[in-house]
Amino acid sequence: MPRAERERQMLDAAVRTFGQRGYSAASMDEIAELVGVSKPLVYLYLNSKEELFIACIRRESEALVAAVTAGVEPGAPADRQLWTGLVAFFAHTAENPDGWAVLHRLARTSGEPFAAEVTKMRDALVAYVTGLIGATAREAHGAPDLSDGDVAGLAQALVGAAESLAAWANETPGVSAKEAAATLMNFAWTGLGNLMAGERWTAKATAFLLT
Amino acid sequence: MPRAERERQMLDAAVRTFGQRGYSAASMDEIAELVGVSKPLVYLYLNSKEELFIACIRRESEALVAAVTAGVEPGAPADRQLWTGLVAFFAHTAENPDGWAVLHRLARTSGEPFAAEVTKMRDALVAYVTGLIGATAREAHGAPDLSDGDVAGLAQALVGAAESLAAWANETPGVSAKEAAATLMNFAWTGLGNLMAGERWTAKATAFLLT
Amino acid sequence: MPRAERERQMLDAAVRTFGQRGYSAASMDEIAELVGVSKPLVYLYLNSKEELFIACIRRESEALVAAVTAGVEPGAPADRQLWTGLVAFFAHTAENPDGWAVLHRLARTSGEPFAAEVTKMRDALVAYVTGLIGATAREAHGAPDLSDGDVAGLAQALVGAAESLAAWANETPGVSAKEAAATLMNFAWTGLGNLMAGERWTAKATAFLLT
Amino acid sequence: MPRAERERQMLDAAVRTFGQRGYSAASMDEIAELVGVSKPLVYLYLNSKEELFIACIRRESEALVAAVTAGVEPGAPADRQLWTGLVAFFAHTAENPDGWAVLHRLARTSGEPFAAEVTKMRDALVAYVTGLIGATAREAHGAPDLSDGDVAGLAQALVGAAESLAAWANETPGVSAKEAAATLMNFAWTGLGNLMAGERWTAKATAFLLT
DNA sequence: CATGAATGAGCTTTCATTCAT
DNA sequence: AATGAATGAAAGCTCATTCAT
Repeated sequence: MPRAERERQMLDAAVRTFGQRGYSAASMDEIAELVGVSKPLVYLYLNSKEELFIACIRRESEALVAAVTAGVEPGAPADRQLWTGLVAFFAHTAENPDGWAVLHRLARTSGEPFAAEVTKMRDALVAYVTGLIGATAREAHGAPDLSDGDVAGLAQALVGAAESLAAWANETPGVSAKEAAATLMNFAWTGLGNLMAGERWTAKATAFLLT
Repeated sequence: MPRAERERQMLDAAVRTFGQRGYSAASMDEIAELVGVSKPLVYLYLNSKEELFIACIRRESEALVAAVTAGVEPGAPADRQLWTGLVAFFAHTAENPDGWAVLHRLARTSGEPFAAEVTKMRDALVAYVTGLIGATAREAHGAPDLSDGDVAGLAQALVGAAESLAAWANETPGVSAKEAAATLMNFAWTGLGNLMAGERWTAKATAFLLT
Repeated sequence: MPRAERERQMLDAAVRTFGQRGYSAASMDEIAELVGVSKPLVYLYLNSKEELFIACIRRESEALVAAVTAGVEPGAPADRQLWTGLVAFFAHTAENPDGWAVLHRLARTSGEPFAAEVTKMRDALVAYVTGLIGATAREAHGAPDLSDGDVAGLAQALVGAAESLAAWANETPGVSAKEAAATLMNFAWTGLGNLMAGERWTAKATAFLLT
Repeated sequence: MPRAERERQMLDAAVRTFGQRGYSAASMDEIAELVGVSKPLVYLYLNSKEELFIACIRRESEALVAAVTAGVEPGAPADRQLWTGLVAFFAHTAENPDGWAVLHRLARTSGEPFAAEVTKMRDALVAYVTGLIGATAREAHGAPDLSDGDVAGLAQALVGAAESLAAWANETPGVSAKEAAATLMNFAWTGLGNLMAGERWTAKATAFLLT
């Protein structure tokens, strides 16, 4: 069997094992057995547990970014881009729960080298969303005075919320990718829209609700 | 040194070690050394790594619920209760990052017995928030037709967003508890408010933004 | 509670625990807990696991010898003395299975110091039986030419058989002390009697059985 | 070194160590050191202390049964088969004192799973002896009315006596296999023969000896 | 008469990793 | 392209034993 194919199998097994057991609790034995090869071969190709895990992070990062990228329509309005991107994101994380676990749960909590690796991808997503929100804001009627920092913060929060929702959707049976995306848009975008329309919540801002 | 005090020290050390290393990677040796006692004493008092971890979860759960409970003003309007509760929540998680890591990151990913333990506390918080949102909705002018399921879903999403934001705030330097709470209110409540006013986002709902 | 009484309780618990778990597998913790006292008290009274075990051996040895001694009728014919002694022996071992386990199974297999201790008692029993068999032989009609060595060997074998039968009787439900003793007499004494009458088994000695 | 050979070495060392120290007191460290390998290799091949011990029991059981089986002459008269079988039995137990200790002393006293394992072999031996005694009885002149239960009991007792004698022979220097077998035949067979001839010992049955 | 607090040493077991082939 | 054989290091856990009170 050619090396590239074997490596793919190894990464598949590793993502599955890491995703289900966690980094420390996963064992090289189990991964090798899952592939059906001997441990030395895994070491020959991937060198160490650490490098194997990093390879997993990289592959899953690229796969996720590719899925989201493939999901957006280049020329569409910004909010439609966001919507389709979110659907693609939730669809991908739902189809690859172990890969998502590697990126979201494990990479950020298993030591610095791994966290750094996944932060790259996250930053790329945040930058992309920042661009979308900024564009929307600029295009908007009566564009509100959102600073660049505000926009960046919104993007961070939106990505954070999406990540959280992805984990939640994976844990909650019966939640489709579209529903997760709709929830986020329902929940966040209307708020975003109002924010962008210049509204801010204060202790009194919702008083009308209680009249 | 009396047993109760020692146990407290052990839980402190355990929360810190688990929070920073993860469940599997944390070693009983390290915890014992952090306390300044021998390992057998830790086993004498807490029985096993598993039970020690569960004791951590329980203590941190109770501390978090107590902090939030102490933060809300009983007689205040629902949205004010939510606001003060959120501030208390973010303040507590910011002051106890390792405790929060134990509850949020570790307990849910280190096997069933732990997940079950932390789910109890989460359910209590969700129920509490469900009550608040329901009350707000009922009191609201022109109360929208939110079903009980809608309210429960909103509460789930709000708690999930708060959890995600707490993790984000802990990772992001310079974000105070008040800012985190304000972000969530800005971000979610306005959306909530609109939802409760009967608005839903659709592909066309934000079209005006782009005019 | 007076010391003597406490020590008795400790030996009771120790015999039970050693008998059921074996010397190595028995733990001082379990023994102390069984008595309902703290471990230091056990050490204060019995000094160490080794000394505790030796104390068990001594007590059970004495109890066994006392039981057998109390069972024999001093003036009776030798074979009757043997019979009643055996009944007493089997009755005692059946009533004290853990004590018997300590003497028979454990003391001889848990290191030299213990084996030496139990050998004393065994030797006393063998000597007693040697005397009985020798007396019987001397008294016998047409006394056979049994050497002292022969007699000693027979006594060894008889004691060994009794010990083995005791273990077997303890493992086999529904075997009373009398039945065990009768089995041994049926099985051994007739052979002994014939031996003492000068008969020896050879390949041809039982040929008549096969005619 | 090939695995099969290593496993054999490990079982050799384990039988020796278990036989001399007992199950609990034996340490995997000592066994590994005796083989001249590291502990993990022992675990790789034999999985656990428990499985290692069971493997010892199985191997020694099979070896013992094989030795006895190889010792008997198929076509010979029943009592001659018994005689040669006993000689083989005592020769084997004398040459493998540790193996015999594993089967006789340890396996039956170190917990259920082990006892069950050795009981299988014992039952096979008892069944074999039952067959021999039954055959002898049936062939005998003026065959006595021994019930099947009687025969089974005699076989049990004979095997028990042989086991006890084997332990005794191993402890007593200068006792050859033939002498041990002769002792048992002297001691038991004459009794058996008489039993089968319908005689039973009673308090008066040996009175003539004392005249 | 009795114990709560504490530990050094050892146990079984697992794991990431390598070497010779 | 692949593996059988092997290990140093460390983990979770237990135990006999002691000291201060």
